[in-house]
Amino acid sequence: MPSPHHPKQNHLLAALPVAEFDRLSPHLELIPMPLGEALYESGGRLHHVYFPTTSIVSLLYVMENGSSAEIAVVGNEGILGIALFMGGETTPSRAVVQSAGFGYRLKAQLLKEEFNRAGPVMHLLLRYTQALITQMAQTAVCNRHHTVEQQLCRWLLLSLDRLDSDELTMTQELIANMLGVRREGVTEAAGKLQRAGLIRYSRGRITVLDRPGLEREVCECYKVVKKEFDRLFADIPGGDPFQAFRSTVS
Amino acid sequence: MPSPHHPKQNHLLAALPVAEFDRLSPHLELIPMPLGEALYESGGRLHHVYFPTTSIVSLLYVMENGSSAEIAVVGNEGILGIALFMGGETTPSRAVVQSAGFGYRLKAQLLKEEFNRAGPVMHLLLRYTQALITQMAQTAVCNRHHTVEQQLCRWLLLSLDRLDSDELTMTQELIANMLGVRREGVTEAAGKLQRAGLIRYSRGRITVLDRPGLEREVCECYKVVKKEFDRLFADIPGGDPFQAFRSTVS
DNA sequence: GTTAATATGTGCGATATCGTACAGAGCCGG
DNA sequence: CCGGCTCTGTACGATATCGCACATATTAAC
Repeated sequence: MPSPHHPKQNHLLAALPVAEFDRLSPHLELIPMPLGEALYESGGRLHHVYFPTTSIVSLLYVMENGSSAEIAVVGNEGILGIALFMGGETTPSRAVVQSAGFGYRLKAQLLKEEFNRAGPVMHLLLRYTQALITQMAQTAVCNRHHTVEQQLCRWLLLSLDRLDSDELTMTQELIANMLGVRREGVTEAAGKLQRAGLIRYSRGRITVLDRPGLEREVCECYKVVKKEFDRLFADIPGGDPFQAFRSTVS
Repeated sequence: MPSPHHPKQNHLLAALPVAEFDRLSPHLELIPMPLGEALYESGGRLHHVYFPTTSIVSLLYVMENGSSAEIAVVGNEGILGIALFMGGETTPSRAVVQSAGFGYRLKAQLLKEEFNRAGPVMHLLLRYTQALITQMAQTAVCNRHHTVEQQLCRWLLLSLDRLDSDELTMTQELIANMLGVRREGVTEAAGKLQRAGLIRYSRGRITVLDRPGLEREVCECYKVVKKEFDRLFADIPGGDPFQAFRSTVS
């Protein structure tokens, strides 16, 4: 019986051609990613890149006064540490585990060497980065124009898409930090969604009861991001890493 | 007497090694960039990339209901059309000329070929993209946490850094569209800045009177973005494209 | 110089979110 | 079973921004 963990649970790794995957896989290191762990601190050097499989990580910008805002979510569809190959070595963002689970990590130097072959790995990573950029941009728009409730819907759906579950372990306090709003604001929005029968929650455990209903409530931001991920990864050699991701909404 | 226009007015082009610059420069086409022109429409194909020299271009996301928000500003420090080499071919954003001027354009195919050499051009473009990502992320944070007045300061400074002038031609209505706020909100914020003696404006002409004063008012978002640009381009071979940019604030 | 068009200023009620304070509710350990 | 902790619910005034209406000012056009 195989291990319950496999690198190909990460869609980027799964999308690699055989040669590239075989070159990298001996160096992939399975690691637990506990809730709240910071993979990168703002301005710190990147020693590894991370490929989440069963965890979700938030990219956060933290401000001088301590308040913060999430700029993107990365789960089993992606990679953490893009600044490494983009040329920055560091980033001004923090990366914090938002939903505990596992992932694989790879030494920075190895990924860089692979990237510099300018082959399929490079192109896949750049394409992923393009999708991530879309997510960040849409986050900016959503922050500007949409209500807390709409943003909560977006956040729930984005997170669910990156797990294979209809349940999240996440207190309202943490969600508030991610969205950059007050905890009470989340309580209120979540209460509305619960009364509408879309979700159920208690003490840090959120269950989605009616996903189509959530998708009716959510602002367009979610769909724009999802469509862009679909579009960019539809023709990946080795299969479509976003098959599940695409199944629910047109 | 030389032409008043030269590709090296664009800092990215100026930062290219001689061989690369000489290879590209015969294909650079000087073009006027009039106010309001859309270089790219959301979802459209990219036929050229653009290197602004004396113009400023905004990357906008436009929503279904027509309201919009600026994601980033690109001027003589950058390039428009990064989706081309990131692998997307198109982007979900619009690119609109925000301050009329000139720039150079290059056929998409030529840039792609140059990028695929995986040499200095590629690394420079990726590094620029990394800086742009920072700008977008910080925009998201600023939208979430800062007042219209602070955002106006940030926007003015970012725009000024991309021109060689202390004057902008830009109505409050347009600024409001960029920031994704009401025109009246801009009127109010601009009025405050004017009464404080930091700027002067009338009918679409904004003059900065006290730049250090503006830099005292602005939120940290401006400085984070500026520092990141500085950091990423400090050691560019062929000179520092952000010399002027760095001169004022620590 | 009169008119039109555009840009800016101001006022006001509606709304969303904030900041703060505190009350209940579920869970755990002793 | 009880005390303590964490999570969630609720209330209320303060504030920022919105949406709208309309007044004024500046420039352009004929």
